[in-house]
Amino acid sequence: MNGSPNIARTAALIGDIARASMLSALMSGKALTASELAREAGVTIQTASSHLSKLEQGRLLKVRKQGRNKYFELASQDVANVLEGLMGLEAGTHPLKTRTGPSDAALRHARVCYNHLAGDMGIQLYDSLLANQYLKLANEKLILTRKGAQFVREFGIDIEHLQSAKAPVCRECLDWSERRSHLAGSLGRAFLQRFETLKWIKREEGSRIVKFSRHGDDAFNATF
Amino acid sequence: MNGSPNIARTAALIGDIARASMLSALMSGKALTASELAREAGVTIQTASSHLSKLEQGRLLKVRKQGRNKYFELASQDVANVLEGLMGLEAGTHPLKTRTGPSDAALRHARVCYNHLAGDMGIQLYDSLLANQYLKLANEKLILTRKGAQFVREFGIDIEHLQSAKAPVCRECLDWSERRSHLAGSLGRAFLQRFETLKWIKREEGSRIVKFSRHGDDAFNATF
DNA sequence: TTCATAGTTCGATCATAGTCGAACTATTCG
DNA sequence: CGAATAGTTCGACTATGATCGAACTATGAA
Repeated sequence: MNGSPNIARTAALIGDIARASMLSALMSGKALTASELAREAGVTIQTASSHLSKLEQGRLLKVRKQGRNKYFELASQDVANVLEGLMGLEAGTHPLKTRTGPSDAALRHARVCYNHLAGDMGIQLYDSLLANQYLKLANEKLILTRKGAQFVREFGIDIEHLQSAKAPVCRECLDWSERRSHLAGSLGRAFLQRFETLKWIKREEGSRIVKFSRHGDDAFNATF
Repeated sequence: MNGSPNIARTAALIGDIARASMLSALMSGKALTASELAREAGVTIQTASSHLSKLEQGRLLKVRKQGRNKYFELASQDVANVLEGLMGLEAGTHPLKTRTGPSDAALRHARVCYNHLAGDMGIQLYDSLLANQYLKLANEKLILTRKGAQFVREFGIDIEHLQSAKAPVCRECLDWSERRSHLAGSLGRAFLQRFETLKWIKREEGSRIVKFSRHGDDAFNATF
């Protein structure tokens, strides 16, 4: 009965359909405005405003003000993890219902998790980096090897810039669809951005689905 | 807006104070009866009954009927993980409030997480097993080495019995207080039980706190 | 300044669901 | 067979909070 009221507060915050829709939308990693989130959740702007201030107060969201717009995003990777965990519970619950539609299959194949690549392709990336000893698991920490740093640099990612920031470069993230780890952290984010710039992938508007172009798919498989 | 209603349903289930109290109590890993859980949550038995059936329906709890008693426990390690995640969010949110009392310090030192040891001592155990190469991280899977199996057997755990069951023997679990991994899975559970039989530890009634005896503390530190 | 758009605040309405008392079933123990 | 204990179901009460309309502030554009 110790920390229970606290977890109830947070869970109740997630436990509203409108707010859950907003949080789900933000799992794409993109920062969205209040109006966009209102539309996403299917409520009026006033209602959304109320929800968003609660989510911010509950430290689930982080806000950035830009002119007359207010951009919301998930407060941290930890928040994203909890949300993924909840999705995982639901997925594990109904083993029959898991493959409901094509969008579900697409999500399992490749999707955005907060700000990095998840799904089958995310796991392939992660496994390949480990197999090539670009990443190494030391204790329970994931670290980028020297060989890995060079590879990443040649792949077109400004690794020194990432390393100079205080945020962790490599981090594991558990996949709800595969129950395997994939790469998060600022490097995970950088890979996703790089794939986008290279036009290997295209992100569906308003969803977490990541679509590989024909060329991108070939190149990805050749590289990782 | 895809899986959002689902996560809202689950989160709302956790988001009630009475139910959160029950779930927290069950984080001790012990199976509790409906009346015990009612007392824990501070509601009448009728109310508890209603909550418990909802939690069961929502697949957060698993029920075992024994005579005229009904024993409830968390449905899976995944459920425990989500709950730990939620606690972690709360803990990370108020960095000032983290060290509220002595019970909090005790929880950080050694506690039960679902059915295995967590907190500082849990991490010490995990690290030691890795350092001695009793455990090994291969890809993202945790495996027990041959050397490790022998050690575990000599420590008084029937490892063959664990391995014959279908449940995973070794598993990682993330600590909310330390943000480090510790050992879960059936081996984690077996260690906890073994410590109890050896009288190294004693579990406080109705809480997650694990108390090491003077002898137990010495022995633990000598062994791990 | 005037207009348009983004977001907030307030107030009223309404539905959901948490709560308990009372009456029920089910199991165990003499 | 009762008597006692564990848990469930039902119904009524109530409080919380989600919702929207209307009126507000704030930023940007013309």
